[in-house]
Amino acid sequence: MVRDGARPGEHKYVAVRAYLADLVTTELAVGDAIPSERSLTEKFGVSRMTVRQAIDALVTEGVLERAQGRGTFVAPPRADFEMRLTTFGEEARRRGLTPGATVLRCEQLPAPAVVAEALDRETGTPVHHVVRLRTADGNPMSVEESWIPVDLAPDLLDDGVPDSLYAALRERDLDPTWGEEVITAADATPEELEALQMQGSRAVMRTARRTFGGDAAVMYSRACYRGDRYSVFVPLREARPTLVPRARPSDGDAGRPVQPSAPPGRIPEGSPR
Amino acid sequence: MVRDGARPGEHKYVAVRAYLADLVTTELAVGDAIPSERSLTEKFGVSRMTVRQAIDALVTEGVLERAQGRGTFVAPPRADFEMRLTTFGEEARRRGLTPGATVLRCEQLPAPAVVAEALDRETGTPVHHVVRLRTADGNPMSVEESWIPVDLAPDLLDDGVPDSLYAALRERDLDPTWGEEVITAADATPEELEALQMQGSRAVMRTARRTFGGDAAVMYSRACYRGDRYSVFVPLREARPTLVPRARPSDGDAGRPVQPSAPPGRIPEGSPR
DNA sequence: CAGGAAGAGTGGTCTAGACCTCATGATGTG
DNA sequence: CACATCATGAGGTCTAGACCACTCTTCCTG
Repeated sequence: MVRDGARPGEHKYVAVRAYLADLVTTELAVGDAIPSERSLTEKFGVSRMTVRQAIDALVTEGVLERAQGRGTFVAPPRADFEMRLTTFGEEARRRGLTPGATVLRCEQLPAPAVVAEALDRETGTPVHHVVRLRTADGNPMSVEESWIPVDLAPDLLDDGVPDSLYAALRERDLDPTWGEEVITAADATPEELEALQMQGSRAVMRTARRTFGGDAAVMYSRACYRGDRYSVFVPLREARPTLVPRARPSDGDAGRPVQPSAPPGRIPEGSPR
Repeated sequence: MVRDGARPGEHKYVAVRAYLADLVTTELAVGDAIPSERSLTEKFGVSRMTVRQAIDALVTEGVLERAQGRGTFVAPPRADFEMRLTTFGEEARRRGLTPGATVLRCEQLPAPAVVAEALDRETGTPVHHVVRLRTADGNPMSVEESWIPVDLAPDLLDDGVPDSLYAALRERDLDPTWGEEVITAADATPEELEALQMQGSRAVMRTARRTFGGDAAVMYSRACYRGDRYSVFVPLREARPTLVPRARPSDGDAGRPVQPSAPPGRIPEGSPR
């Protein structure tokens, strides 16, 4: 149970937020009303603005919905309106499958131009290189190739290839925080057909992903999935016009790191604006 | 130019927000600081909480960034952390290509089971059915098939197939607000190979999309893109744990429409949590 | 019994301050 | 000259109210 008062040093709205979050996960169901703002005001001995700040945060997260004149309610779980930086293993487990991996290659080499560019490094920078066959319940699902700059995690592969590269990065304070992925469809190469034990169909889905921790690219990876066994679900938000800042006055840089360019390869055609 | 005062009936924070939005698009560049909160307080003759409400909105939208002790700045354009509900035409134009469409079929028929399920209707419900070949700068890019319940827009195709089905829906107050899409890779059928004038490669990317306006499904569509000319860019957010409301106490419904189920077809493997 | 009015309760907006932490640059001081 | 200190000003949190708009229920009236 969450204590009603704020711990010393903890902001009051954080305490209210925590209380509401706990309420939502343990007591309330979708559609239920939370206590009114004024009653929370009394319960916590804070002003209404503070209560609203806590509720605002949860509304922004999509956990709660306000309805003027009626109250504030637990929002229905939205299909999750964002793609997430998940790994093959996490995805498989989430679907009740047992993930597996067979290491096909594991080496350290100078980064090829394409890889170096994706990692924002110089060509030839030493990188770890791992190629794995990924399976779900023992069935081959994809061939996955990853590159990670050696200087970020020199001992990454000292104890063999870790089950999860993301987890290994997190242990080294290189938490993956965001990424970008390009998806294409293509014919499998003979090697891929062989590795994935594909019969009949030849189409595969290829992905190229850049993973970032903070402002730096920490990993570049490509995967090749069986077209007949893999699909991607993408929730789509309304295409609202976005506010675009004025162009740079003359030239000069922006004074901060600039948006990384699109991943190498063909110009993306689908999606964002 | 935006007036400094609020128009009668307009909320004050809306006026401040509009002023800042205008400032960002016409005067400031990425990294520039906006006026301090206290100076905006004087400029608009409002309290600081009101100014903060306006700034909060823009921060939530990703337009501005706060930095305690330093100021509030124009945020770098985020790679756009969401896929958007865009159409082939909008996407093509955004990339400087000229979109085109050839209508291959246009008819009204009873909804097949799969289509009906995707639209949350009974099998056999009358639907408009349109099949179009989509081109960019004259080059065939995809074959697109759409189904729309007739009762939502009886006169949709009376004047021929509109250039944009989404625009036609908007005109009828059926604004598409969100959607969900499943992407797969597959071998093209002989008909598709022919229509798309594909040579050499046979792989295509298939998409199945449900488009929703409000709570109702307004359109189901499938597309088949040339694998060698089309790719999808997907920005990925960190996989944070999400707040999950308590399960329904006993049974009964949630008192509001429930999250629509996943689109028909194979179980999605990639993406959201 | 039907319809409308009133009241209570909810979130929405807003004020005019307060004190806090943090970043930065100017000012001294060793 | 290098470093510590301090003043300034930025955003962060918080108060104790106020009035408005909206929804719903209850109760009164025709």
